[in-house]
Order: sequence, then structure tokens, then C-alpha cells
Amino acid sequence: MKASESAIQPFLERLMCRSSLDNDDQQKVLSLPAQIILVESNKDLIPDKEFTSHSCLVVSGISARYVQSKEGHRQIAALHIRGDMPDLSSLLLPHRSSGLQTITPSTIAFIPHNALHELTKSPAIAEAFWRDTMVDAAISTQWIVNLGQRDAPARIAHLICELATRYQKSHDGNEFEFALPLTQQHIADAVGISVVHANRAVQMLKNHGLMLIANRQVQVLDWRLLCRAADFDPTYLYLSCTSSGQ
Amino acid sequence: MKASESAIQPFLERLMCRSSLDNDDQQKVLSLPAQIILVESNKDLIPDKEFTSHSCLVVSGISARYVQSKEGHRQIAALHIRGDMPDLSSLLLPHRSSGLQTITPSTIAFIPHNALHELTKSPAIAEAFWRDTMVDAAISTQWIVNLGQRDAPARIAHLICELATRYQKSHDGNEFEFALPLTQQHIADAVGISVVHANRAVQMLKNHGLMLIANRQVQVLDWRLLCRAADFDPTYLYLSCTSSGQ
DNA sequence: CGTCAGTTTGACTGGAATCAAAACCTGTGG
DNA sequence: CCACAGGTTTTGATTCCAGTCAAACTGACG
Repeated sequence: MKASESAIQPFLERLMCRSSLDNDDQQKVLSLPAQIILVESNKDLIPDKEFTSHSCLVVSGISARYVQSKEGHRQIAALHIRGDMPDLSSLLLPHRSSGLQTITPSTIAFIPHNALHELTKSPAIAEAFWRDTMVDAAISTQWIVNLGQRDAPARIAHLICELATRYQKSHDGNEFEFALPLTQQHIADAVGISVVHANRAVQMLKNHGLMLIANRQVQVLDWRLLCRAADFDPTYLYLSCTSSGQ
Repeated sequence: MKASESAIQPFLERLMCRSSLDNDDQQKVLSLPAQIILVESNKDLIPDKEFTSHSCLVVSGISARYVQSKEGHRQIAALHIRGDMPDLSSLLLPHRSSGLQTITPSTIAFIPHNALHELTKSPAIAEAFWRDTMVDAAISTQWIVNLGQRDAPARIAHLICELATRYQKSHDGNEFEFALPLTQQHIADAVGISVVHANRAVQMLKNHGLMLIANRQVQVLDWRLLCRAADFDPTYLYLSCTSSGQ
């Protein structure tokens, strides 16, 4: 297997979680040309100018889609992990409306737009891409609810529930842990509160025996209760990977 | 022109704002079968059960995509106006993750999924649909920023700016007005604050000479300033309709 | 003229931002 | 091995924003 194939593998797996592709289409995805680059933390992945010619794919690490408001505040609008294609939208929407930055050291694959465009000539692949875009939109909707309606602890709980599920860690029972290299500043920027307040909310979750965050690890102490506190329902993520596709 | 064609016309216009379709494809869109229904206000448009077989299209009026949180609070996640297809996502994502309700008396066209699916066999149309999904996602991203970072008056200002632009009213100079039949409760639910607070924020905008809302009309007093206050940049809406296509 | 939905106002309270400073790591180089 | 610098987490004190409750007001409509 070529280096680029193994880099694209997680992306294909993601697609296959939600859509079904025949062998031919799978092969086409895997043979996408990709330039694989190691990127350190806090580096911008897409330039500010219009008309990028590549989309990038997270192979490892975490990246954040963010918007910087006029007063210097930053809002993280999405977090992207292994297998995600954060700026697929640049393929059809040339104006960049949000920035993209690595949070941890990451390996990123850059894929030329024309190759992606070529790929979408296969209807099944086009549909799979479209479906993934829809799931991203569904996630955004949930973030809107999170920001608009829940208090600080619930917002953080929901974020953690979402990430645990996307990392597929939520099936390991009611008590488990997983690596999550976010600082409290990142969490604060994602759920729209200040760092100080994020800290207190995290402690609140700890004191209630729901979860704790320490040295880049999240330890879920009571998954059931955490989901309840977060009002979390995983269906919107469409990640029932066990069954192939819908 | 058949009744269903004229109902679908605004939808086609919307698509044409962002994508270019040849005559053949345009004709295909227009001849979509549609069941046109008049709906009163505050009626749910999609059933709670899974596997709807139709998507709906707003021909006139306003509908809200919303999520009801456990404690009974409601968050409006998107507003849909003439030409929008609010639940296009049900075509590829069978589980409904948000509700859809008319805000005003509306005329809605219901279009069977299989007809839409058939339509996407034309690559240009599929791409146009996909692009529209991406714009919806971009709008959601802006709402996240709105809820996460701005204070109440700015949130409302941003909402108004967005709607004015989507109604294409923002080209009528620096001072103009347009119909917007939202109650302050709706505004509050959309920007994540209480009605009382929404009221005070609206008055603040009035006192600063930016805009005023009265009898289902928004009167923009200083578009330039309003945009500044809202930190509004319309590019994410991709509505430069004057030029045809992207 | 009463009703009802929507808007406006006031008084009160709690939550969250801000500012500031201290404690805590973790990797670095002396 | 220690000291140190950096980023991160924690804590406290203060201020202010925004939610809640409750009540009055406005218009439209039957």
C-alpha cells in the first residue's frame, strides 16, 4: 500500500460508516493523490486568499475550524479529527468564511480539488460526500443548540460526549477514558465561555462524578449520567459503523 | 405554466444564484412533481417518525428549524424563507434530528424523495444541491459565532442583516424596510436569549438609530452601521444573484 | 367590551466575564 | 539536579450582563 493510500484509509472508513461504496469506488477514493505533511500545533492550514486549489484531510491530530470576531474573540465552530475533511466546502464555495488551524501536531493530507472533482463523477461517491456534508451541518445544528440553550457544564459535557462518540470510544461501557489533547482554552472557545468559567465548569463535572480531564486525557466516570446531563443523543452523528452504511 | 412549476420557480432561482444549470437541467427542476399545500402558522411540517418520503419547499412564508431541549427551551437553528428547502437533508439522512415548523401562514410544496433522487442523476444538479447544503452549513457556522461571541444587540443585528440579505433587500441603499413577521419570542429563540432581554436589545438598537421593528416590519435606519455592529459580512451567503452562477 | 397575543417595564437574582495573582506542570538548558 | 520560562490550571474578588417573575400596557379581533 502506498503512503498516500494509508493516509486516506481513515477518510474512506469514515465515508463507509455512512454510505456504501462498491469496491471500484473504494479503490478510486484510496488512489486519490495526496501530499502528506507533518504540521506542528497552531498552524493555519488554509490561506486567507480565495481560490485554494486543495482540500485537506486530517490523518492524525486535531484541527479547529474557527472564526475570529472583530474584538479578537475566537469561536471554534468545529473540531476535526482523524478521517475528517475539514474544508471540503472549499471545493464548491471558493470564498473562505472561516479559518482552520491545527490544535495538536498533526499529519495532514492535501488533496487537489480537480482530483476530488473528478471523483464526484461517480454518483455513489458524490452522494457519500454530500451525505458527509449533511452530517457536518447536523453537527453544527447541535452546536447551535449547545451554545443557545445549555449552561456551561452541560455544554462541555455535550462536547465531550460528541467527541467520545466520534472517536468511537463510547462503546467501552459506562466508564472509560480516551486521549483528548485540548486545553481548557480550546474548550472555552468551542462552547462560547471564558477559560476561567470553563475551568469551574469542568470542576463541577468532576465533583458530580461525571468525568474528569487531566493530562490530555478525558476520563468518563459515568457515561450514562454524562449523556443525561448533556442531553446528548448520538443519532445525528450517523456513526453506526458496525453495520455497513445506511 | 403549471401550478407546481410556479411553486418551484423560487427554488430554481435560488439554485441559479449559486450554481449554473443549462436549460435542460432547469427544465428538469421545474417539472419536479410537487404537492402544494397551504399551512397555517405553528404547524409542524415533518413527522417525528423516521423515513419521511418527501422533502418540503417553502414557497411563501417563514419556517423555523428548531430543537426542543429537555427543559422545554426551544432553540431555532435556522430560518427558511421563500425558495428554501429546509429538510433536503432527510433525503440522505433518514433520522430527523430537528423539528420544522411554520412561523407564519405558508404555502409549502412537498416533493417526493424519489423524484429528487432521480434529479440528482444529473451531475450539475447534484452539485447545485450539494453546494446549497454547504451554504446552509456556512450559515450554521455563522450562527454558532453569533451565539458564542456576540452580545444580545449584535446577535439580533446579525440576524436581521442575514435575513435582509437573503431577502435581497440590502441593495436598496443605506435606509430601507422590509416585511419580517417574526415575534420577539422567535427572535429570542433564534439568538439564544430570553424574550425580555430580546426586547431590551431591540430597543437598544432603536435608540442607537440602527433599526426598528414594528408591526411585522423591519425598518433599517443605517444599514452600514448595522452591519458594523453585527460584524456582518455577506459573502458566506453566496447570493450575488446578479451574476449567474458561482 | 372582554380576550388574547405580543410588547414593554421594573425589581430581583444568579451566572458568567473580567482582572489579577498564585500554583502547577513540563520540557529546557545551565 | 536544579533553576527557569512557558504555558496551563486554579483560586479569589468584583462587576455586570442576562434570566426570571410579575405586572402593566398595547392593539387586533370577535
